[in-house]
Amino acid sequence: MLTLKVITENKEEVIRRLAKKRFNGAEIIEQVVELDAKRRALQTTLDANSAEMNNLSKVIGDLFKQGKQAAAADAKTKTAELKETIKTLSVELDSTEKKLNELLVTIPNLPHESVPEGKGAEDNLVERTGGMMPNLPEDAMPHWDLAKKYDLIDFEMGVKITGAGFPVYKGKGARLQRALINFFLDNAREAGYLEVQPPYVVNAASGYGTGQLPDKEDQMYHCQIDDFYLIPTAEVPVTNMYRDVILQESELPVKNTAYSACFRREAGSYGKDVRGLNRLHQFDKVEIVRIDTPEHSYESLTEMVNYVQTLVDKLELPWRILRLCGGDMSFTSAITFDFEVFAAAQKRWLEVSSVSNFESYQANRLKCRFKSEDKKTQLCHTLNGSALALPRIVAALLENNQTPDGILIPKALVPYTGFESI
RNA sequence: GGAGAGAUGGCAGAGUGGUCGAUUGCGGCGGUCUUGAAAACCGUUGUACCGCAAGGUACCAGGGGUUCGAAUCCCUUUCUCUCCGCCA
Repeated sequence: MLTLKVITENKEEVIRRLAKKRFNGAEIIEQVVELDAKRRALQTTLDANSAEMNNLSKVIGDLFKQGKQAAAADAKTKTAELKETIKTLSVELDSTEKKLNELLVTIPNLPHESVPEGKGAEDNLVERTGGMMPNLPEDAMPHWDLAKKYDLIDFEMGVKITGAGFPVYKGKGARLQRALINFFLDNAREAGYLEVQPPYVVNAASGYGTGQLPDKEDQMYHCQIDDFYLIPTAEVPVTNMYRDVILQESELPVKNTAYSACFRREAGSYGKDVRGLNRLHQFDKVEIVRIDTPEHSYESLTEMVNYVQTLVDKLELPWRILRLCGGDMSFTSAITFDFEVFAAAQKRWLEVSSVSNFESYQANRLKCRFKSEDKKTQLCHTLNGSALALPRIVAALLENNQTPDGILIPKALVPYTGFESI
C-alpha cells in the first residue's frame, strides 16, 4: 500500500497519477487525509492521558510505600476517570486506524511516469521484438494436437484425477518440463540469483504481505482446515521471507530465484484462452525476485528485463516486450513489462513473463526495510518477474518447431532434455 | 494425535507486581593503545507512533482480563522443544 506520507504530502499529484490507472482517487484520498488528521489528534491526547496515568500510578506506589494509605486511596479515585478516558480514546484510535488501513489497501500503486496512458491490452506499447518467425505450412498443428500425436500431455487424464486445467505430462513431455525448469534455474544462478526452494502453501499473513489477500482471495486455492493457501506464484513465499525484516544496505540488491508449481483458480476464464496449455490451474514457473534500494531499483528492473530476454533468445522463440499501459497494469505494480512469445500454429502471442517494479508499495505492507549507510531505516523496493512460466513456452516450442520429422528441441535445451527432437 | 515444558532486544540468557524498555554476556558500531592487527580498556548499540522541539506514548509470541500500576498474576490463540504414537 501507499505510505501515508506520500498521500498526505502530495495529495493532488497522487490523484492525478492514480487517474492513469483509471482509478478515481479524489474522494478516497480526501477521506484518508481526514482520517489521518483524526488519528494524529487522537494519538496526541491519548499519549497525554497515558502519561498522566503513569505519573499518578507512580505517586500512588510511593504513597503506599510511605504508609500514607488515606492519601493513596484518595489518589486512586482520580485514576478511574482517567482510565475510562484512555479506554475510550484507544478504542477510537484503533477503529480509526482500522478504517484508515481498510481505505489504504483499496488504493492501487502509483504508476511510474513512463507508463503509457491506456484502457486495456490494446493500448500496451511494443517496446522491442526479437527472434525469428517460423514459416509453418497452413496445416500446422496447434500444440494440443501435437501433444496428443506424440503422447506428451494427457489433458483427459488430468480431468479424471483432478479436473480441467491439471494436465498429466508424459514421457518426453514430462522430461521437457524437467529440462526447462533446470535450464531456467541454472541460467538464473549464473546471473547471480540465489536459488531457494519455498513452501507451496502459505499462511494468511503471507497472503496479505504480497497483496493476494484480501482482494484476490477467490483466485487462490484455500485449505480451510488449516487456513493455508496454495501459492499462485513463488513470488508469495519468496517475497515473504523478507516480511518484517530490516536489511543492511550492503546486502542489497537481494537476488533470489525459485522454481515452484503455481496454483490458480482462474475463476471466470473461458473459451480459446483456456485451450490446451494456454491457461491452467496448476503450472510450473521459475521466478526471480529482487529487493533493492529506491535509488537502484530501476537499474535492477532493466537488468531483469534484459535477463529474461536472454532466455527467450536462447530458446530461439519469436518474442516481443510490451510496456503495459496504466489500464492493463496490476493493482500493486508501478511499472510492468510483459514478455510474449508467438505460437505460430495458433497464430497468437502468448504471455510468458511479467516483470514488475513495485517500488515501496509491497514493501510497505511487508514492512521490508533497510538501514542505509547513514543509519536511516527506510522502505525497500521490491521487484519480480517470471523467468519463465513453462506452459506457454512449451506451447510455442511445440508449435513453432514442428517438422514432418518431429519436433526439434532448441540447441541450448538439448543438454537438459537429453534428446534433440520429439 | 496424547503428555509435559517453554516463547524476553541481532544471538545467548536474567528478570515472578512499582525503582524494568528491561541485568549480563556475545555480536555490531565508535574510540584509546599499536607500524598494522589481535588482546585489553572506554563509550555506544531495538522498532513504531505523536510532537517544531524539549519530550511523550506503545511494544517482553498474538488477543483478552485482574490491578492505581503487569515482562511478571489469570484466561485464550498460535508457535517451538522433549517424550510417546504414526510415518516419507
